[in-house]
Amino acid sequence: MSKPLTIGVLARDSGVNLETIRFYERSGLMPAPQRSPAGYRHYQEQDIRRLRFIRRGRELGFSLEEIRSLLDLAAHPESPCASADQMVREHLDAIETRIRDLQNMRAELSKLAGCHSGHAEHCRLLEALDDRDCCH
Amino acid sequence: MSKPLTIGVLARDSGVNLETIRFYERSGLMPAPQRSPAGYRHYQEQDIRRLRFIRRGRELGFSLEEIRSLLDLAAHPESPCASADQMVREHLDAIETRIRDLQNMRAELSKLAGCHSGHAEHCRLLEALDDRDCCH
DNA sequence: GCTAAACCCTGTAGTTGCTACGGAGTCAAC
DNA sequence: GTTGACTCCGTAGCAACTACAGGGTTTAGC
Repeated sequence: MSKPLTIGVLARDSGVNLETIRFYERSGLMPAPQRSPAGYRHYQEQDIRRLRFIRRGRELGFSLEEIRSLLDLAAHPESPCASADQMVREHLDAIETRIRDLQNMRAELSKLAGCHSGHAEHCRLLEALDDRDCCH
Repeated sequence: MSKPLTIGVLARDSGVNLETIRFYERSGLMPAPQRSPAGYRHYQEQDIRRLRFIRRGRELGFSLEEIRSLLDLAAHPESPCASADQMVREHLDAIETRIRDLQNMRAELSKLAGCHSGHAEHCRLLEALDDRDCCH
């Protein structure tokens, strides 16, 4: 009998924090696993796969709600994949917007870096925050 | 006697949500203003300036804690501005890291967009989430 | 003078995605 | 038999808001 796949092992194998796994279970993203007589969670191989699926989705920036939908889709091979594709596109749009926002921030901040006025009185950053009407 | 500067007016003038202003007061970022006999908040000109300072700081991506420090700095014109400058630099670093992360995400997602397999069974996105060891 | 709309008050709870804690039970090794 | 590593549960915390509920106040129109 091989060692049971306890939550600690699953955490190490999947690269997901142990408390996060319990959180996913509470959120309904991970199914409630079998329990040992003492109440310890015992997982199956497919749970590792599911958890990795979730982790990869997170790495790609999907929300837990989106991942929930993707898991549903993946569970039904005959379902149309148009909605997955649409999620990817919407996500790409959101990421591009976010990148542009951050690039604008970076441009603004670059102007303000390297202030050597010595005193806050003439600090470029503080003046920028104090005086201007708008940042962009 | 000009109209009192109530929270609603301040919200419109500063572009900050009314509930957010109250939240800033609770957090100690905005001072508790004077009250009318009925308990209504009455603000001064300097409160608009302070609130705009906060808003601009947020637009530049500073946390409320950082803004708190910047406000402290701005309140003491004789204090050295080195720490403001350091905050700007650290912030720039964080933004650049974030941009790179998002660009990586975008590259990964682009590969997965435009899936026309029709069914989830062969959807590129779902396969990517299911099969691969790592996303980058 | 009355009423309805628009404003304001407080306090609390919800959001997202975790993470951390306390206080307890369990299991394996020495 | 006792240490140490592991697990359990429930709750609370983080950031930065946002959204109620359930009241009081002010103002504009009739």
